[in-house]
Formats: sequence, structure tokens, C-alpha cells
Amino acid sequence: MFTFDQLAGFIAVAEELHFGRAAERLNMTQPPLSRQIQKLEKIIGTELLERDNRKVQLTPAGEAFMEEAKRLMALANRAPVTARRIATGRSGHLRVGFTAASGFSILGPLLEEISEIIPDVDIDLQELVTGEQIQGLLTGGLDLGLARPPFDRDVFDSHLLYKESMMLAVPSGHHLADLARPIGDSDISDEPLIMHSPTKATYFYDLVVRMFPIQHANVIHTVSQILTMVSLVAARRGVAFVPHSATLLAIKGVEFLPLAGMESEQPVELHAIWNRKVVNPALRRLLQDLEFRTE
Amino acid sequence: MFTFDQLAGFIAVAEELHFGRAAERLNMTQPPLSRQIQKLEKIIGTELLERDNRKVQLTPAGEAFMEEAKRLMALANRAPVTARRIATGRSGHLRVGFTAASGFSILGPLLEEISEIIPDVDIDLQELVTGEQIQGLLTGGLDLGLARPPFDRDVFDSHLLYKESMMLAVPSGHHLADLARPIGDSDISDEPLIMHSPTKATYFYDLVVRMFPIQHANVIHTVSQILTMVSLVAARRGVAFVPHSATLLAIKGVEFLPLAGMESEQPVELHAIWNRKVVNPALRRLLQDLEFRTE
DNA sequence: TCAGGTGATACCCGGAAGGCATCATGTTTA
DNA sequence: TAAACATGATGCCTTCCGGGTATCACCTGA
Repeated sequence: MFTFDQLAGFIAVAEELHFGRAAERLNMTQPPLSRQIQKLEKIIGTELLERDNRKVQLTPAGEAFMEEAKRLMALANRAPVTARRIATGRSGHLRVGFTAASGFSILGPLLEEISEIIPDVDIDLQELVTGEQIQGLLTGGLDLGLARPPFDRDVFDSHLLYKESMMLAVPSGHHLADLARPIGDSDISDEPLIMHSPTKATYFYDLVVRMFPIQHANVIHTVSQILTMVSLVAARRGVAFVPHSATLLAIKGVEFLPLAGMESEQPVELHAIWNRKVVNPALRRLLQDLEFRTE
Repeated sequence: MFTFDQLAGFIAVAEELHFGRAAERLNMTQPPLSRQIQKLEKIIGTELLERDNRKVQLTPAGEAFMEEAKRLMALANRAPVTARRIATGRSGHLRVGFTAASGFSILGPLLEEISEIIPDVDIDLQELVTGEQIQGLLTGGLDLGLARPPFDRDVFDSHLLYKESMMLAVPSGHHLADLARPIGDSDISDEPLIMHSPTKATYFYDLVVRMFPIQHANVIHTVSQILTMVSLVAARRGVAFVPHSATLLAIKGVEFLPLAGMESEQPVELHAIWNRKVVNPALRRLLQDLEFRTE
């Protein structure tokens, strides 16, 4: 196999059509350059340059080889740059998981911020529930998650992105909408309830049962997605506890009412979480520039 | 700059994910391979492989560099082959000039033969009169010509491709067509003549005036292209001397009559000609395989 | 705790590549 | 026409790079 030095030598001579000047350009003397070319021709197995004592010119094979040589050099020069860009997180891939609810609010602005910090990184977005995100982060199928507690703090590092209050979603014209005050526990003791799934939406389920005295007899639907809840409310099936960001869903026939005791408290949390053993350089760079730290 | 050995080493390790096996594959021992990779990483400026004492795996930068490395190796392996193919005339370019008349007859079969001998060579065809072909062969703009004498035998080598007789082209239903014998000098002494241009079609002009006693008063058109002649004959403007191959032109309203004294003689010659200083390897190979020799 | 496996390091040696001096040859000039 | 010049090739020397052998350092699993 020939060497890059031989290629560079050949290119220089082919461009200068003069061994002396080519050698000067390469910061070397003429004799080793002559031998370099000879050796290259021997390796290739054919004459590349035709030279008499007066002038040098390319053979047809030399012209063809010239193109390949230039392409090789260009590729060889680019390869380390590409590798470094990826190693420093300036290029590459980032796989981000997000919960459906986070898509309403924080996802847009966050992506904008991300693409400012690492513009040449491809972002793969996947809507996944918190459990699936954790699984992905563990197996390496995901680099970053936008998820809700709980998660294993030994394995995952995280950053609190967002806190919000809960609201009560009611059908338009519902009698509770006429009250000029936040909704209290007693107001909903007789309302049909659309509740979160205790298995698939553990976070919201636990949050709601901790904060409100739920009459389980009133629960008429159990769903896992906020969007489904709001749709059911719009269909006048009942009322539902939803995070404040659900108000951003412009669903007709739904009103969102404040809940008593929620004025100051914002119990719904959304975290960015990632495996402490970060291997993706793009993520490393992102975390650094976003100044995410362990909480 | 890194070396091809380093690239090959990196590829082997990246594929085996094991220094020992990779070294074996490369017919070397493990220690120099380790150093090779270290040196490569230093040159690239980033880690390509993550290795502890138990396992080896690619970093994201390493994966990206792997692609580039493979492409480089593939290109490097192909380049000499390409160069050799061109040097031995198995690939490359061949620029062929031909006269319009030769296009009727010999060009098709000749191209077929050429593409059997040098199938991977691109053939550039240009219709040119003999003078232009000679110019092209001198300046290097043309590799091979299909032309008519005379040309400088010191500069050009040639091979007689084709000899043919002259015919008389007459309009359909012309009274000469009724003669059951070859046309003699006296038969055309009163016919309007479409003649070759003495400057642009010297060869035919000289040939015709040498063989027939032309009444210059009868010449009503002077043209340089055979096709034009035949078209004018079809338009009943007069009669014309054309090479036998013109009969291959299926032009309606024209008949071709034999000329007296032409039965055995075939004075119209077409030669393949080329510069004795052949530089194009594809041409060299072609001439060799066609067994063209100096006449 | 020890044996086995794996990558890194130390040291040595041969060959390849570069520099200098010079040659061979063809062209220009006096 | 001969001498000076230009240019690529060759001979010889030295340096340095890269590979081999032996060995180390470290982790893992029995």
C-alpha cells in the first residue's frame, strides 16, 4: 500500500510539473521526492508521470490517479475533523424521550434551546411514558428523558425543568364553573370522576389521591393520557384533575378551574433525567451548556 | 497525518473489538498494534476506542471515524486498479473523428468491434472533415480519425479500412436509368452536375475530375457533403458522383447507377489514421488488438 | 486468593526515508 | 561549437519510525 506522503508528493509534482518546485512546496529536497514518486509508481504498477530531462507531464493513468489521490487527501483531512466534532458533541445524534404532557409546554422551548447549543446534532424525539424512558436510558436506547419522579437517583442524574399546579377540567357550562372561588374537596364529592390509571400514570394517580379525598365510587373512567382525559371531559363524561399545562390544549367544550390550596403549591414536576454514565458527547456538551447540575 | 497502516489497524480492532485477535488478523503482534491505535488517537485528537482490561468498544467519535476509515481504505484500494486499467487501455477515453460518408457504412461495425476490444472505454464521436481530423490528431484533441488521403505519412500511421467504387446518383425515372449498361463518359456530357467542392471535399473532387471528363459548364451546384448531394439529386437538380456507400442512404427519389470502368476498380479509400506518437493507452491497445499495422 | 486474560510499557533492532553530494543528459548561450 | 545551465536520478550516510520479545498492570471469575 502507498502512503499519504507519497500521495502528497505525487499531487505536488503533478500540480507543479516540476520536481524541484514540488519538493520546495513540501519542505523537502528533490532527491527523496524523486524516489518517493518512483516507489509510488512501482506500487501502483504503472507510470504516472512522464519525465525527460526537460519537462514533466502526466500520463493518462496519472491523470486518473490524480483525481483519486486528491479525493483521498480531502477525505483524510476531513475525517479527523468529523471525529473531533462528534467527540466534543458538536455533531452526532441525541435521542430524547418525552411524556405526552410535557409536549404541550416545555418541549418546544427546550428543543429551541438545544438546537442553539448543539445545532449540528440530530435530535430523535420519542413520546414515551416515564417507565419506558427509564428503560431506554438504562439500555442506552435513549440519551435524555423528560419524565416525572420517581427514578433511581443512584443511576440517574436529573434537573427540575418545570413545576405546575393541578387544575380541574370540567365541561363547558358545568355548574362548578359558576362558582367565583377555587374548587374545594366538598364541591366534587358527588361529581363523576375521570381518573388516572394507577399503573400506567402512577405519578398523577399518586399525586391526586394524596392531595384530594377521592370517592372511588365516583370514578367512571381510568385512563393514562392527559389528552384522553380532556377529551372525555369535553364529551361531558365527568370532571378530571389535570396539570396546568393541559390548559394549553385548545379543546372545545372544556373549562379549567383552579383548585383550593393550589394557589401557592405546584406539585406537578417534570425533570430532565439522564444516565449518570453519560457516553454521548453531544449530551455531555448540552448538559454543560444548559448548566444542569445534580439537584 | 495518520497512515494507512494505522487506519487498517483501527478498522481491525474496531471490528474484532479485541487487540489480540485484530493483531493476529493483521499478521503482527499485539503491542505495536496498541501503540498504533494510541498514535492514531493522538493524531485525530480524540479517543476512538474505549478500553478497560475487560472489553473494547467504540466511542461515538470512533464510530464516525470508522465509516471514514473504511471509505478511505476502499478508495485507496480502488485507485491503483483504476490507474492500471487506464494505463493498459482497458478503461479511459477515446476520441474518434469520422467523415460523414464513413458514417453510412463502416462506422457502425467498427464501433461494435471497438466496444468488444475495449468495452470500458468511453468513445467520443465527432463528425469532422478530413482536414479537421488531421488538425485534431496533431493537437491531441483527437485520438483516431476515419479519413481520406492525403495525409503526412511521417506524422501519421494509418490502416486502409475500406475501398469502394463510385456510383452515379440520378433522380428516379431519369432516362439514364433505362440503360441496361454502365454509364459512360458520353452519357453524362449533357447532364446537369452536382459537384464536390474543390476546397472542402478535395478528395472526392480530385478523384472525380481525374476519372471523368467533367464539363465544368454543366456544374450547377458545388457542395461538400454527400448527403447534401443526394438530397439535391432527389430534388431533380441534376446527377452526382457519389461513393457506393451512399446507396445505403434510403433517400426516396434517387437511383444509383454503375459507372463504366468501375467494375473492378474501387478508387474511394477510407483510412483509419492516428498520430505515430500514440499516447492514449486505450488507442494503443485497440490498434494492437485490431492488428492495424503501417501499410 | 490465585490463575487467566487483556491491554500497556520497556527495550532492542532493522529498514525506510530524508539530506547532501554528485551524476547524466539535454538545452541554451556566448 | 563548447561551455554553462537546468533538471531529474543515484550513491551514501544518518536518523528515526515501527515491529518483535519480554514483561507489567489490572480486572475478573473460580
